[in-house]
Formats: sequence, structure tokens, C-alpha cells
Amino acid sequence: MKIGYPCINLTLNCRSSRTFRLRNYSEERLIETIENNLNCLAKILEFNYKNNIFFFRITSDLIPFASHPIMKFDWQEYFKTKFKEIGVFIKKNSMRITMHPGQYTVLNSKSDRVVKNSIKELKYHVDVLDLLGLNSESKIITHVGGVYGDKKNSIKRFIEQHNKLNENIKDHYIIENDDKNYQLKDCLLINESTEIPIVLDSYHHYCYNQGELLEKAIELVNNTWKKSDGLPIVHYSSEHPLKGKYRHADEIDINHFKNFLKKTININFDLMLEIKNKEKSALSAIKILINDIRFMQILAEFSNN
DNA sequence: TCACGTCAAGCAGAT
DNA sequence: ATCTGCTTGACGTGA
Repeated sequence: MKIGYPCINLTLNCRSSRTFRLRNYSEERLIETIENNLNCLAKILEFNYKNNIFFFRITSDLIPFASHPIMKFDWQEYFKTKFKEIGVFIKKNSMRITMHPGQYTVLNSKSDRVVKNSIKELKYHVDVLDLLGLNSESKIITHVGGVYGDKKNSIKRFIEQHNKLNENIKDHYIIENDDKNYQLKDCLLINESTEIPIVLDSYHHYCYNQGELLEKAIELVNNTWKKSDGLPIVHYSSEHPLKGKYRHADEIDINHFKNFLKKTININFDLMLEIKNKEKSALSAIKILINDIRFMQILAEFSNN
């Protein structure tokens, strides 16, 4: 069990997602921004390595406007050496990487334009993983998309669009249950026709489910992962104590987390903590996991290398 | 120096 | 009809 966190490190004074506005676009600024973002990414990964964090989600803002028509610059070629360096560090240290395209990636949209843009966005994410030299254990995760008042047909559209994707996208692309529109059951249905692996988000599952117990739900999604997909991934969060349902917690809830570990003790997976204070919660989690056989295996593997 | 309006994109649900 | 959440707050303008 590797522990991970998404996109941002609050301890380091750098971001791998510097703001870049369309109206300020210039090639110079683009190069400068990407340089900043990649340098920061390298710093974050080094921080993670020093802190036994072997799992990380790379921000989709790494390359600004990567899938936008304005982008004519061959950033893949210009930065290939830097990407390769970072990729070597990742692989040498047995780290796992995922990415999570934003809410505008809607493969099952009723608009051809939106679908087309979504595929471009997926392709950009695959480009990043390819440049890093990462294999099909590195995943690109989205939700299923819109419902449009007709889930049956919306699922059908997702499956049709997924079937048309290039194999190199399919190698990385997976879906996650969400908290209001597509629950575990819906994702499993999509998996039957597409074999797409499913990430269970434990908090979303708590918000929207068919009564499946957490441990049962994790077992069901784990069956959708093939050997080449690597260890299944689970997303974890808990409810914000004040803001109520559908709102993620700002910091890890220690008791809730211990309970989560207890319930899942007989299942192994990599765990992404979707909690606002990022690496701080990951570090707390690792302290707790020091007694958990699943995490100790990772540390042991690493010290053997 | 600081406050505040704005930022590429989609969809759903609440106000 | 407009706002908020998702996620990822930070940039740039004008005072």
C-alpha cells in the first residue's frame, strides 16, 4: 500500500501549476512557466521520496493550454530531456503516478465538440506519462461524465466513445465513481462492456451507493484491474465535520482513517488521500501505517532495492 | 502595496 | 437566471 496525495505540496514554496492566462499567452512565457512547473515537480517528488511517499498525482496544469488550439509549440520535444530525468527518478524509486483531468473532460457529452476536446485532453495526459517513460500502471482518472436526464443512454455513449479511443489512451484511462451521478454499480456496468478499471472513491461511495459495504465495494472494483494495470487504486477522504455532505475534509480524521484501515485490512491497494491539506495528511497517515503490514511491505521492498 | 475582479473548458443542483 | 462545487487559488490591473 503506497500512500499518495494530489498535485500540490504546501510545505515547499513552489507550485507545479503556475497560473497562465490565455490573454497573456506568449511562447517565452509558456517556456518559462513549463520550466518552473517541471522544476517544482522534481522538487515535490524529492520531498516525497524523503518522506516515504511513493504515490503522487501530477497536476493537469503542468503544461498550460496543452490541448488548446492556441498551442502550436512543440513542448514535448523541447522538454523531453527534463521529462526523462524526472521519469528516471520516479522509476528508480518505485513511485507511482496518476493524473486527473478536470471537469471539462466529458467523454459522454452530447456535444461532438466537447467529446473531441475531451479526447485531446486525454491525449495530452498520455503524452506526459509517455514522456516520463511510465507504463500502464500509471493511470489517468476521470468521472463518467454527464447524465443528461437519461443515464442509460449516457452510459451507452460513454461505452461507444471509449471503444473508439486509441489503445495508448485505453492503457492508462480509468474511471472513478462520483458522489451524485455515477455510483459504483454504474461504473461496474460500464466495466462489463469496456473492461475499464475502476477506482473506488470511498467518500463518494459513502455519499452515493446501493448499500454495498466498503470492503465489498473495494473487492468488486479490484476485480476490474488486470495485472498490467498494477495494484488497484482507492481514493480516500472523509466528510468535512462542519460543512456536511458532499464536502471533503480539510485534514485527515485519524479515527475515521484507522477505522478505514481496519475494515480493509485483508485487501491491498494504493491509496490516494483526497484531503485539502495534501502532504500533511499523507504524513499523518504514514505515521499510523507504520504498524500496517501493507505499508511495511512497501518500505521493505524499497530497502531491498 | 493591496484589494478585488477575473480566469479555457461542462454539468448538476441549489438559490 | 445566476451561483456554487468540482479543483487548484493566483494573476494582473488599478487605486
